[in-house]
Amino acid sequence: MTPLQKIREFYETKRRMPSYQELMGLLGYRSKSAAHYAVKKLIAEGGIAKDKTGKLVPAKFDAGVPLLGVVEAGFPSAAEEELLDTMTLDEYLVTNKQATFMLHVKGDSMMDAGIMAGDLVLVERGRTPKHGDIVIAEVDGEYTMKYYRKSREKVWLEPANKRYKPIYPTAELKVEAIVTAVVRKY
Amino acid sequence: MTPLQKIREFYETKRRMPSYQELMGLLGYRSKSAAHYAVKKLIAEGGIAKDKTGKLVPAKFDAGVPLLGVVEAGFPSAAEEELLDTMTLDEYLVTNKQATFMLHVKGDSMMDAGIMAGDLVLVERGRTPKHGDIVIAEVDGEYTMKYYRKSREKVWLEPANKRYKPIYPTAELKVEAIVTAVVRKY
DNA sequence: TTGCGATTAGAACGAACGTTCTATATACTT
DNA sequence: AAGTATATAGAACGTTCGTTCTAATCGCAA
Repeated sequence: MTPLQKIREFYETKRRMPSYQELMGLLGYRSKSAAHYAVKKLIAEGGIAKDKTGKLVPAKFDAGVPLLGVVEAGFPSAAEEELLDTMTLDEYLVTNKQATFMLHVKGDSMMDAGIMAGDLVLVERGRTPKHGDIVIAEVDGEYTMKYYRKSREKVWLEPANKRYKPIYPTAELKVEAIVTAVVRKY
Repeated sequence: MTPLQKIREFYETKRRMPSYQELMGLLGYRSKSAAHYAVKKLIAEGGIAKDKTGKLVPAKFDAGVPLLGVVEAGFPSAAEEELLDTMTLDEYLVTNKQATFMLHVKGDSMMDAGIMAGDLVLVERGRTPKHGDIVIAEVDGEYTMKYYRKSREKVWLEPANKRYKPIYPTAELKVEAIVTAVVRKY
């Protein structure tokens, strides 16, 4: 394991950067200054950075996943890759942390919208649905995921699958949450 | 903004916990000890924790997104929520950080597989594809995303859309990456 | 071997740290 | 209004921090 990897592991498990004293043990030195010089190198290489207060701070580390471009364009060369964006999926997908939850999808009623059984959906509670949103709603005591439709005089739910019929709620329609993202892992 | 939120923000932007001196400014005190007592409370409430070395460490903070259950089951009560899993999307979706990248999807050739234009796909390079994998491949100088098919004597690519035809590569088939996940944001 | 640059050990320094103490101010109850 | 608990200010403490210095050690080329 390289020094940088050790430090990264330290940061990710302990959620803070090691002191030079700890680095001394971590990197296998018997003097703080040795660790100090080793870190100096890593900073020069860009693997670690420093605050303006002088405190160590992780640099690239957990910097999410590099975003390359469009499928059809193919893979850029190694040199180009550096220029492109990188993002953490959490930041990208979750806007309102407090109100966001995940649900497993069952059934194929939203298949034509690209939401299959087994997918995970991120949902946000406490928002008022707009026409066209995909929502989690309670109709007559049961929960379903459907398109939310609204015209001048009524509100109904529409599946994204021709084999199912729209639902016109008899009593009230309780929208529990709005689907904000879909995630599928292979 | 509550004190805890301020500290959280500090940690997430600066990637380290503030010192008591910094907390003093952050929370609007004029003495370190006031900040000290304030933090003591937060620790008792569980919002912050301490190392065994005495250093401050974030506690619950970035604890991903709570996973609730299945769509049809609806929303559990507040009490139940605590019992269920919570996960960061990055950890869940990315297995091999080094080799994983993201691509924007263009076109509708994988529509029936639930991958639509505009989606993001996570791809992993350097893995050998299996029959049935969704891959990014270079065929005759162009990049496409298709199902990877393999029989005893040949290898070909198959779209997930009846309007397109399978591709039987004339020369060699270069698989650049395997699609490991799909992500869609509304 | 000799010489030279890079690396490490170990000690030393002031600065910043976390903690604790006392004194003052504030809020709330009786 | 008086009394009591709580919260804050400010100073002080020993400890640890990051940094720097010198000396010893290593690796390698001449």
